[in-house]
Amino acid sequence: MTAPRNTPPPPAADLGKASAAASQSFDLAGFTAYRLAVAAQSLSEELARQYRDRFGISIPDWRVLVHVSTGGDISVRDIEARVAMEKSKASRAASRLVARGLLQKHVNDTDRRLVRLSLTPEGKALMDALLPVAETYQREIDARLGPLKEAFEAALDAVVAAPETAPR
Amino acid sequence: MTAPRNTPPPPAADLGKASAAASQSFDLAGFTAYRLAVAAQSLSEELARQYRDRFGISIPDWRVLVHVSTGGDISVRDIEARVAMEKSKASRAASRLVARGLLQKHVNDTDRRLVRLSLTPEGKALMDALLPVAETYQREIDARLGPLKEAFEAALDAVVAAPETAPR
DNA sequence: TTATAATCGTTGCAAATGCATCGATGTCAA
DNA sequence: TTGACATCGATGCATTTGCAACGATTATAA
Repeated sequence: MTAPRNTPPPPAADLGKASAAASQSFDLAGFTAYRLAVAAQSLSEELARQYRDRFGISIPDWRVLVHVSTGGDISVRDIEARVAMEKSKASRAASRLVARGLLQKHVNDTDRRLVRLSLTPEGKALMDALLPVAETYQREIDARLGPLKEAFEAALDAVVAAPETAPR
Repeated sequence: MTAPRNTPPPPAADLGKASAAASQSFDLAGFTAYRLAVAAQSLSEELARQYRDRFGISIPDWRVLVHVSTGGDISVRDIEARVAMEKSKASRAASRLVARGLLQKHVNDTDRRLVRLSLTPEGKALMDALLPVAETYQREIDARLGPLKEAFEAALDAVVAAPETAPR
């Protein structure tokens, strides 16, 4: 694996000229959505590997846990709203965590359609083990970013901001 | 276990002494991996929706198409190497595109393990329709970023660059 | 009130995904 | 040349995902 054979020289003797017009000019490396997706996957996988190997939880599990641990009583809908996370995904993650004894579900008495998610003592203990890992990882990222961090955060905000959010 | 009717409130009448220790202090909004993932998903979905609704292709399809259209003869392995894309994912995307008549597969005569992917005329025509959409979208992103773009690109490079991730 | 619509969380289902593995092919050392 | 090992692309399989329902509950209007 040490010698990943590089891209073979493009002979393209026969089918080269076929290339059309626009099909040539696009550079994926300069495509921000693509670069962002690759970077996000890279970072998420680094952390997910640790969470999975050491604690047996997935990224959706982790997101639900963090939301619940920081937000107190939270509904599935709250998670859906705050994260870019499908409600069925959030629902299933919550159910998994309940099955593992890390989370509890209660009915919201004010609105009985809602659930109230909260950590069990086991869930709290897991978070106490998990959070230092996340914090260490965040420091690692900060080190990689260095002085670029501030601009990076601002750029993330800018890029997500809806385009035609009606400038009103 | 089809009946998820679980009303599992064990004893534990109520949460009792709720608040724990570290479980409180973590702020997901300041977690770069998370913010990056949300931003990436947001951007990808914006574009994916257009590609899906207007052309019926998915993000993996799109990535394969772009690689093939810009790189000439490309193997599945090339795609896997250049993108953060599982080889089975790339393989299946390529097969889908072949089935739709957008791509062709040939055997590489130099190394018969490799395939050579190339666009069919229909594939080229599709790319000619697709690329302007991508380019317009990129300009939209550039507009959102404004002067932050340069730092953003640098930050993406910095954040992905593995520090000294012991190649295992 | 009663009827209608909206919202919440769950789930059925098909498609997509990741992983391990396979057969075919290629490489390299002895 | 031979035999052991590596690599490529495809695929079987179990899990995950997204979407569209659904039942239960609440909100709104007549």
